[in-house]
Amino acid sequence: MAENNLYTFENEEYKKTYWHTCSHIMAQAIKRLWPEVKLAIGPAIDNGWYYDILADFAFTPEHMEKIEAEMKKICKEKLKIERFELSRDEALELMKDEPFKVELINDLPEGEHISFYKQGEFTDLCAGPHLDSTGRVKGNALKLLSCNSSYWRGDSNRETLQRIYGIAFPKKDELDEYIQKIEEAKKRDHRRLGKELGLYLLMDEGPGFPFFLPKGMVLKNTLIDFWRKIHKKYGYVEISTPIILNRKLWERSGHWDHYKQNMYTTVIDDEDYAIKPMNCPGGMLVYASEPHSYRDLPMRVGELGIVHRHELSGALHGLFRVRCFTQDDAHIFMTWDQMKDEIKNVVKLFDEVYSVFGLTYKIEVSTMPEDHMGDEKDWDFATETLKEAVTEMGKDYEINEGDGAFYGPKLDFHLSDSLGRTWQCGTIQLDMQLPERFELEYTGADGEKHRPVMIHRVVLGSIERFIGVITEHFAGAFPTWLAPVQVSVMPITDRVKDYTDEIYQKLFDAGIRVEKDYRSEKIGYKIRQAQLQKIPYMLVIGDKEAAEGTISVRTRAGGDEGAMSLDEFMAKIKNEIDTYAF
RNA sequence: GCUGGAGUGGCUCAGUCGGUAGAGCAGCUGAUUCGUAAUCAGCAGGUCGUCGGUUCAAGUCCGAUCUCCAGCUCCA
Repeated sequence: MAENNLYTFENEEYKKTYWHTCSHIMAQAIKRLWPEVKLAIGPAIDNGWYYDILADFAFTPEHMEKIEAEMKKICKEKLKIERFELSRDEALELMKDEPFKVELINDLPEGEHISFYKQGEFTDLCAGPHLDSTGRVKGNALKLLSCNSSYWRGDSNRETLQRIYGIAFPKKDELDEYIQKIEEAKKRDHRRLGKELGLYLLMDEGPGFPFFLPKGMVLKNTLIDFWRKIHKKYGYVEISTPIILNRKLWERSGHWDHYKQNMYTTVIDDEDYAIKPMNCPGGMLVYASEPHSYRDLPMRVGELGIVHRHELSGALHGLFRVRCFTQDDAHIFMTWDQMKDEIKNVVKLFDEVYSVFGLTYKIEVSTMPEDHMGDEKDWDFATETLKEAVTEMGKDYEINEGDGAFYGPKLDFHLSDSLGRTWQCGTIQLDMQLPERFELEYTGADGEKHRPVMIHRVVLGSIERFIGVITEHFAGAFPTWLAPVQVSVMPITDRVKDYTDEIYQKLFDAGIRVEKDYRSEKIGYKIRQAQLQKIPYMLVIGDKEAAEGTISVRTRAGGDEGAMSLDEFMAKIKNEIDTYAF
């Protein structure tokens, strides 16, 4: 790496240092304006920085403007930034008016260096590093983005703080470009596109319970078709289990103890029932309903199960976070020996599915949580097996310490939304508990009964969330095989109505999702409507086409592609659609 | 659930200091038959999220509540 690259944002470390310095400048500005507020922490993050602040007033856009102006002043003052270290007692004395800093200092392990950074009249407890002067930050290329809330130390029982987010670049152009990009991304928001394209709805009458409109339903069903085909290919069978099941079952599965606060319950004939938040207990009952041989394993049982979970109202978010969704679930029963190969088989299926959509993902390995069941040795073995399977497939992963399910460790597959927020879609969870609780068995080659181990896994995660993700990913312009309407035929004049009818009928009979636009409007208007609906193909039909027995093809991306015969067009579009029909 | 912000015709939004609602698009009707991103005219559509309060008078002020948005927490 060339040396002159050290001080550009291409250098990740420099970028973080720059933003971290910005967070101190922001804190300094805030302290100048309102000396009474208390500072918590202010790190650099993936896109900028934030600072958490305790104040007895709410920061408004006007406050933010003032802070920004003061920050620009501090940049111009070119204050020298200096590091120094203190003993614990000295540090506590220096920070005695900042309760959060005092708590942080007290929590530092014995013997740790307690370092501070000083710029002008402002000093902050900080491990660093920082730039050497506030003059290094370009004042006119920084912006405060938003002010929200957070909890001190992420703990909902502690103080609620205000978190101010900011972003900065070495050049003003780059800041403008960044803000432009955020605006563009907002146009891809699936909540907006879902409404514009007539796909799905959320209404006050059912917060978190999505409605699917006819076009959204085509999308959903097409996705499910695809799902069924690929699972058949990978050796899965499909079942369906009830949505409401007796409380005793949930007690047996452990959900009643571990998950009750999220479950919807009801009473039927004086007995407690719960609406399923997960499909597994039903799957266990199916497995246990007949004897199994080792020859049948691994046994891969899929279920498109509708689950209900009472999520916190503030967590709801379009189709990404709902209270009712369809899990593309499957339970795989296997021997311990088969575990690693089976995990690989699942990852392979995931790869094939995600690549069809051109989606990339990030894998996380979630390890044993505090609230868990089972033997730690089994946890270790299962966790290692997950890691090995991923590594052997040549993939990277991050560790998410203590975030596993109560019954076993898991691999989580995170996909990104239009604003770069990531959403967990796929997950592969090992479970050593349920087979035990439901006393599942298979007969081994030795004629003895053995306990199988199992995997819970979803690829799409929730069909609803996945539809949200791909809506944003494709910005509503779904590939032809998925598009709710694939072709719109539009006559230029009423004279060619009969010919257009003929074209429409042939496409319809061939199973193409075709729509006709016979409104008394100019062709430009019809095209505009079809473009806004992101219909892949528009067939323009006028006197010329009717006379020559052709059609004029227009694509949403490429514009006018000229005239061709209907047969030629059908061959082309069918080929495009059949790519995913194996 | 917590903190802050917002709810006005199907959609996007305007509505000043409190004086009982306005536009564009969509819809409907009519005219127009016009070759690759918006033809013209007319009509219709809202007890301003809901409930309560202050006031001679509330979309506008106050309170409660519901929903949404951003974030935190939690999660597929």
